[in-house]
Amino acid sequence: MAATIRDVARLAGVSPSTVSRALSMPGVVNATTRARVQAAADRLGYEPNRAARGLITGRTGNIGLVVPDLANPFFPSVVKGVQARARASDVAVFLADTDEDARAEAGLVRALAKQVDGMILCSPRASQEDLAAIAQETTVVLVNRLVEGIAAVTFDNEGGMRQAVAHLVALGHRKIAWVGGPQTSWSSAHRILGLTAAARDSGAELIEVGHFAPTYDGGMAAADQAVATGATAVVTYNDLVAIGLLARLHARGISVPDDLSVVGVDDIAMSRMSRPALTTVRLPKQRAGEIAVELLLAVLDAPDPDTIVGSRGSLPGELIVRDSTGVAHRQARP
Amino acid sequence: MAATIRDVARLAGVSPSTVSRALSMPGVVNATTRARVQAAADRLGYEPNRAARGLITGRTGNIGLVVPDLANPFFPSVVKGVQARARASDVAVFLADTDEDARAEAGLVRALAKQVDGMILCSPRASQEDLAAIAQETTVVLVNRLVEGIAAVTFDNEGGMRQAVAHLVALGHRKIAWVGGPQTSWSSAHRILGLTAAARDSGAELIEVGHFAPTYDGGMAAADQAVATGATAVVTYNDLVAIGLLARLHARGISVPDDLSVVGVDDIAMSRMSRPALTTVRLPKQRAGEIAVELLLAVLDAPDPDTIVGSRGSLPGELIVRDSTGVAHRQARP
DNA sequence: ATGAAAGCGCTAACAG
DNA sequence: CTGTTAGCGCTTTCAT
Repeated sequence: MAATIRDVARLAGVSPSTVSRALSMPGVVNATTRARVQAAADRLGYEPNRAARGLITGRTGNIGLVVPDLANPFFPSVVKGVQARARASDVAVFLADTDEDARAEAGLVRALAKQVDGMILCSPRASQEDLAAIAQETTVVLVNRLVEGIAAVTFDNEGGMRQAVAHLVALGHRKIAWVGGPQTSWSSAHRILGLTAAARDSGAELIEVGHFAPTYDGGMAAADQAVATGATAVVTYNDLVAIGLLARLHARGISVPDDLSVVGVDDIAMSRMSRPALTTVRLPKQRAGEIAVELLLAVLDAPDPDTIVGSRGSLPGELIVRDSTGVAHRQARP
Repeated sequence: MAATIRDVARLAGVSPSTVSRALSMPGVVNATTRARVQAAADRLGYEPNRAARGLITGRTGNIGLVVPDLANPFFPSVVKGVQARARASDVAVFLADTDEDARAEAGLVRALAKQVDGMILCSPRASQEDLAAIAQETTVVLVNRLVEGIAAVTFDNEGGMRQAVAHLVALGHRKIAWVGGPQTSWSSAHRILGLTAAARDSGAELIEVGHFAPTYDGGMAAADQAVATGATAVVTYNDLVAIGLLARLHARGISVPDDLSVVGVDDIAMSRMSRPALTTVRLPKQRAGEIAVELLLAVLDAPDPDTIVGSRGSLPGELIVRDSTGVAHRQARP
């Protein structure tokens, strides 16, 4: 059995409360007793029981993290960022994968809520109402989604899309196709906003191809329709879709970027490895995870949380140019 | 504030102990009182506080899961399996990513140990001694690693490698190169055992190229040495390495599989998407995660854990043939 | 079948 | 500065 605070107290010849103070409010106890307590604790390998502490302080030192699908490489990156930042503050992370099931999401959140100080919901599938209800029960930080009154860290989707369009227009493209993500996706909706504005400003034509699963297969499915638009460049909801699209284009003998240019979003590891390497708008995924933890901790510690909830961060995307984008037409080249 | 057991008791007009019994030992209480308690609990949205329960029962209903690096696509799959199986048994999962740091591993385990009933250590980097020490403090299940006296779920590395060799030999290959993983990797060591035996049995020659990082860059680094061996086929530690190798070969103008055949291990999602698609030994990663949870739960519930610790599962690998393997030489073809 | 009481490990008042 | 007391929310004897 692991050592308790009473074991340490007995060994150090003090009361349990002194041990508690010596360990968590060092300034308040006599230096020599503190040293004695510390020594006893070390000798017994004492680690306070967080659950017991949480019972009385109301703070568990744990946070929850909910993601829709770890198989999408976007999320492990965010998780990694959350992990790293949480560890630095000595908080432990409960992870839940909802398998893209919006209902499971609500259930998991409720089950976890009791054991955590707050939760980070990553690209949640739940409805705005459910999210609001959840935020009522526990402190919540949203990643990649904006809901009134809830703290969030998002990406600058509009800015990222502007960069992509600027790049393509500079290469001579005037007709750009957009392969959208899931119908309900918050970020897909915002990306199209940026795309539309950028196309208008630069005199390019934007053609929406529709909504597809945010997966490799989704990209395969979208490819033929994208080609049929007659566009010379395609921007996809994310890199996974772009890579699926690339595969289908290759199978059809359509050369990228000679016949068609392709731009993705995310910059997952795979994008660098695809052939041709994928031009993409890099989203600082890991950083988003770190910031989400900081935001959550800040809200938890704030005397007036509302002031912080207002200050949400929007992280810039960065255009990474690789081989999948080229001039508008093979024929246009010398 | 969330409802407590006393709130439910008051509303139902019974004592807290009755509520406790009604909810967790339904057979023991009068049917009508049970109904009343249930109704009260539902109305208040009562969820028992697990931390408080754990304090007295000694069981938290939580498990810990430690992985070395979520950026390696192998691990998210295992995590997903663990998640799914844990959720089915209503247990919550603490996740920790150690960033390949063996020392951080030990520290994280100790920090988590107090809050969980047991831990799943996935391909741990820690030394055998550290692992044994950890297993002393808390119940442990190892994934992809074998240590005396600790429950584990492993993959049949030898069998997988035999399948790979049989496939290559059938295609006419007689000289096969092996690109190993990290020097300390348990699975790398076991894969080479299977490779050696299979090569001996089939009269093929096996050439070890050395140890490389289990990453894309590791594969890039290994490519030229693999080519220099004069082998007609290369088997790599994992798919990530194989894909890096593919990239370097392509850059050098070496055609796969015409000039060289390549086989990976794992069957990560990326392998299907690479060009050429990668022949690989599929490891049931997600299943391994599920089994790890089952094993852990079984050990926790067992009156005599040792009987279970003995019965570890070894999951078979499955050869998935794709485009990266072909006949021994371009010249050999008609 | 139910209630009262005790206590899991810890911290926070309150005395001293 | 330190010890004593009480109690977080829950389960589990022990009575009744």
